[in-house]
Amino acid sequence: MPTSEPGPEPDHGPEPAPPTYDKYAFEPFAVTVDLAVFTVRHQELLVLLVERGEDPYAGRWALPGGFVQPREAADAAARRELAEETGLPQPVVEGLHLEQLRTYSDPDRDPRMRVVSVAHTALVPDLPEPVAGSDAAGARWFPCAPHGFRAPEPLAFDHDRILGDAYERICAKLEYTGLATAFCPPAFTLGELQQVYETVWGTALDRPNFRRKVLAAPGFVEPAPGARRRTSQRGKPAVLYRAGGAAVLHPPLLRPVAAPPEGQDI
Amino acid sequence: MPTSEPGPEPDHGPEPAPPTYDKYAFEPFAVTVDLAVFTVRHQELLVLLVERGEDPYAGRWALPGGFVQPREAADAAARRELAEETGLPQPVVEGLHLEQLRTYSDPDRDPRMRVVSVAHTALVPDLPEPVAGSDAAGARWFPCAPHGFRAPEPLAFDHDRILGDAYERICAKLEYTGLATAFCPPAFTLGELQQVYETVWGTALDRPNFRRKVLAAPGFVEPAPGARRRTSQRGKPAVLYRAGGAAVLHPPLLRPVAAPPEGQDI
DNA sequence: GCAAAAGTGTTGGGAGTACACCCATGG
DNA sequence: CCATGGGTGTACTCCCAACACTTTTGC
Repeated sequence: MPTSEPGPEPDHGPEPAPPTYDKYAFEPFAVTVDLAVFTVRHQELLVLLVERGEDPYAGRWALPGGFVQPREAADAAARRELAEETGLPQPVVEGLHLEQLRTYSDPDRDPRMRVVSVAHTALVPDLPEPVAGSDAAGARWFPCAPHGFRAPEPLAFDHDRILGDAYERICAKLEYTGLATAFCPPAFTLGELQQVYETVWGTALDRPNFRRKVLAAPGFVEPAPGARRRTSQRGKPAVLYRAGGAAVLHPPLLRPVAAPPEGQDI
Repeated sequence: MPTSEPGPEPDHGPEPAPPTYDKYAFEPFAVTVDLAVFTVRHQELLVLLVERGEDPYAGRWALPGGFVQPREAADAAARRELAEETGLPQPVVEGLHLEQLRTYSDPDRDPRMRVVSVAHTALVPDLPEPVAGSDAAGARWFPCAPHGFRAPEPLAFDHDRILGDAYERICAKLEYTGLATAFCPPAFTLGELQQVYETVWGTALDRPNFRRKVLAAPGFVEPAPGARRRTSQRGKPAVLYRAGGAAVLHPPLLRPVAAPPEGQDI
């Protein structure tokens, strides 16, 4: 019961805390954001990485990210960093899908000092490759699925783990949210939407059934004004849709079962 | 492209950063953990709150929590705080279900200084009320569901929001994980398990179907050694089970649909 | 015997899958 | 007229919600 915390009690202080606290009395924490930015292009799921020019892990690739500023919330910092590192105009970035993943707080995750990082995932439609040229030495999209992650080396810091968690999360979220529309342009065809699912999950889906399920989920997509559009050179032009307002899908679009579930009996 | 971050680049530094960084050059961040600890007792979902004795929000109730120490990961800090505030012995706490919820980083969430809090949820079986007496002025279980949250005042800081997020999360996680067993003692009956679901969700479930679904999900529960046990005074004693090893349920136990889904068309 | 809780059986409707089939367009 | 992608229809299967029924205990 004697709390081993020294000093200030900024958030919770049931015990008789010292009447004054010194913010600078302790080893400071730094707080950063890291971003796993995904896009889908040419039937591949890509993730944005930047090449480090600085000492720890110099020359290695890493997730983009940076410091949370003194009067900035983590999600605002993530949005700002995303704008800076992709070169996208601010208004575009404001509308993008951005979501907190989780926080990584291992004391030794950065060799220089104590850095707690709030990781986020961002989903963007196929961008006109403006990526490099921000303040990163190098910046590139790397294939991530369905043919496996293909980056030159292990990533800096614990970013391999963060990227793995992020990929797992978006795979799962495609099932029960309308997230997939974030990979598509403002108006898209159901064929394009299906390609997003097939690319991220790495599985083929039955087109008629996919179509029915998407249209059966209220608020997932709604008809978009404008003429039909052709996806490839051939074939019938498809009707355009835009993202609906629903956050969660009822009923969900479940992934086809590939391997038998991991029951540990036999 | 000119990064507006001043100074050190501990995690990501593509630009020509200063060759040395001063950890103390900036307004320091504090990192805390907050805990939403739930239990089920007498057909009620309860949440553990502590009464603040200190100045900001003095006298108000708050989620337990505290500082992350300089060489401690966030989940370790959460486990330590949980042990301290509940008075549970360390070995018991080590086995408890604890999970990161999300991180709250609004710059003004604490009036004194910049505090970033990594919130966690913890699920415990019905404890022998050892709660108060740790380092909290007051500590109590408050009803949270199914009859609504009934605490004396609004909670301190942004803890109302954290608690709401935590409740939503555990409701959802009961569907597709074996989480509900964390509310039960080591050996439990299927009737007790069903009561957990009914209490958290606030809905009645069909007993025969519940039983079948639980037993059909591989690794959810497995027979426990020991004699049958009586849940109440009357009725047939029930077979005992213990938690299986499965993390996710195949197939999931879906909540019965109460309200029509939130489609925004008509 | 009766009430209460555990456990088993049965059945009808609905959802999802796997197809076959037609439509529109470019070459 | 054929290849290609969009869109519709249909039948079969399996799951599952609903409810009846049996079993085991305390009083």
